[in-house]
Amino acid sequence: MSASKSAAKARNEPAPGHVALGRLGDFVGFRLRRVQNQLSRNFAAVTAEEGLKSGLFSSLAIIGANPGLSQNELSHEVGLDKSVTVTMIDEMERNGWAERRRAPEDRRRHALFITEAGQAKLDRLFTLMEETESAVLHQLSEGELALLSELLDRMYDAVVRDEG
Amino acid sequence: MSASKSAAKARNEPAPGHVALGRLGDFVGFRLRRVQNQLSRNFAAVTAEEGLKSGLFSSLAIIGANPGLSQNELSHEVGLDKSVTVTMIDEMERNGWAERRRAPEDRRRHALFITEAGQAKLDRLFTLMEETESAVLHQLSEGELALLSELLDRMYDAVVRDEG
DNA sequence: TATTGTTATACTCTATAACTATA
DNA sequence: TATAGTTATAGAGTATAACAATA
Repeated sequence: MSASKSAAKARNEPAPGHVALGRLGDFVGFRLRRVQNQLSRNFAAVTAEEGLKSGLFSSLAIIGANPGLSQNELSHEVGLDKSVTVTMIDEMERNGWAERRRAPEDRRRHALFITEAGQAKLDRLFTLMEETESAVLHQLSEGELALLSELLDRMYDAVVRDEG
Repeated sequence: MSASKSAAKARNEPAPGHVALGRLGDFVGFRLRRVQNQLSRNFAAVTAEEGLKSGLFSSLAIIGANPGLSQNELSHEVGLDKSVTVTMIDEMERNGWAERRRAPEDRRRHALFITEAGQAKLDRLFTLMEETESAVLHQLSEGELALLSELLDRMYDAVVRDEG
């Protein structure tokens, strides 16, 4: 051990790269956050290369899985304000990935649809996302991954129900 | 069923779970994100009531667990830019929760320490966080919680190692 | 009168770059 | 020359409020 490290230890300073978590380590929210922060940064890097802003990917995926969805429904599902959704759909239409169609049964609503180009884009993004996640998921067995998903779903149901 | 949910139903909003996820549901990153988003909103609501900005809580906890930590080390640990850390420490000092002390062995560095008032604040915050998490954690057995933490740690180690 | 979508706006969070003082 | 911290600033991301069209 070096002299400076000994000095640091004597002062009760943390060794570089070995920062203590203390009670913070008892919280699952903390663990969740740091994993998710790193993952979302990797995701953001990938999606930025593909020329789209964060959040657009999951919105496009939701539209693709729910043709005719309204902007309000999309906003609620992805957890964004409706004004943010407007900007995002604008960008999708500009790129030709999705389109608004005035709903005949309620002309206030815009029914959202993914285009062929949007579906192709989405397929490519899904592949990129799989590659991005694979580094992390290789740490987990298939059973562990399934269990993890189940636990996260149970937690999500609880936390969503909690806020109404 | 809560009153707000009934109101949502009356307004013809989609019931939770009515919107299909499609391939998005195959990604653990998506599940991670939606749980974490909800949790962090609940956390933010609690911490706002306590008069502190998001991110300050975990930074104060890290300082408390690592007396003498430098601002650079803290920045790296919580994943924020050093300029953001400056603003946060400013706020902590303004509230008397932490203090900077010029490090004698390297006068460029500021060694960070939590104050007595800061520790009292932190203890109160930990209690509030436990209450906030409890609604979610009641869904999980003790064994499941331990397993979840272990899986998340393995994922975090992998994703951190991945980026260097 | 209420709701969907739109626009304008402001506020928060974060990143970048230039600067200082120390090494 | 390099590093720790500071400052100023700009860019995302998000939320709020007022508005038009429709119910």
